Amino acid sequence: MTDTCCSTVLGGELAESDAAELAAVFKVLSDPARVRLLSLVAAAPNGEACACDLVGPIGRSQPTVSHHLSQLVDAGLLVREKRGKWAWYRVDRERIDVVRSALLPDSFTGAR
Amino acid sequence: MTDTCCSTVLGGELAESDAAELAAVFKVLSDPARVRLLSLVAAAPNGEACACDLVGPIGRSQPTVSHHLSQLVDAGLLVREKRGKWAWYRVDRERIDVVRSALLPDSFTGAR
DNA sequence: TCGACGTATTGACATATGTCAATACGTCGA
DNA sequence: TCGACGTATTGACATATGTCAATACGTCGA
Repeated sequence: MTDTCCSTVLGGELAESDAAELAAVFKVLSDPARVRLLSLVAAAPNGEACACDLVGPIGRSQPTVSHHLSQLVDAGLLVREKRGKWAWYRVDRERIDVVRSALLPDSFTGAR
Repeated sequence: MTDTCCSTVLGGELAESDAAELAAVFKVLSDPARVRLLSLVAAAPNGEACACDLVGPIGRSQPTVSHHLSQLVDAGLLVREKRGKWAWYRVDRERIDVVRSALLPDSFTGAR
């Protein structure tokens, strides 16, 4: 969504706005249920999972799981595709790489 | 602290406990002030910064900054060393790498 | 057309969290 | 020994957030 390609936590002083952006992504990753959902989708056959297969393993109510999935989608970490009555989710690996890159030491110093 | 070396979000179904551990680290990274603090310390000369130099740029009160620094230390992301009346902080890059590794796709599949 | 079913949304509630003022704690210099 | 100073802790408060029951929304098959 936003251009997080060039902000890096360890590469130099981060601007207030960049810090807020990154923190927002981390916040979505800061709940065990969501981390678990992410790994469930990643481990699913064909790299995609139906919402119906995610409610059970998470051990939370359907609305709660739906809520967490929405958070992951809003953060760009998951992509939702609705087919018929089912909702399918897959991991956006590029978006994950953005997060990983943000934790790279001094990828370059003009990051400020 | 805990053995997070082998848990990976995208490499397979994550156990509840691993998910909780990872989420805890992400939670510490989920506040803009803390992300900013991390980058400030990383960008400091000699890779270390005094608490006294961190209060100003963050734009929050001294107790609040101290609180955030403690969170980062507890998570193992920062290391605190007290010299005289000053507290010095540096980034634990290995700990950061643990976080980055957790976001690696199928580093291996036995991650469950 | 209608009912069953999968999913998302709304509303309510308890708990977690960021924030600061006040204060406690340690260390150093006089 | 004492006071100044840097840092951490305590307590209080407003806001954010995870959770679920109830319900709304869409789609498909009969």
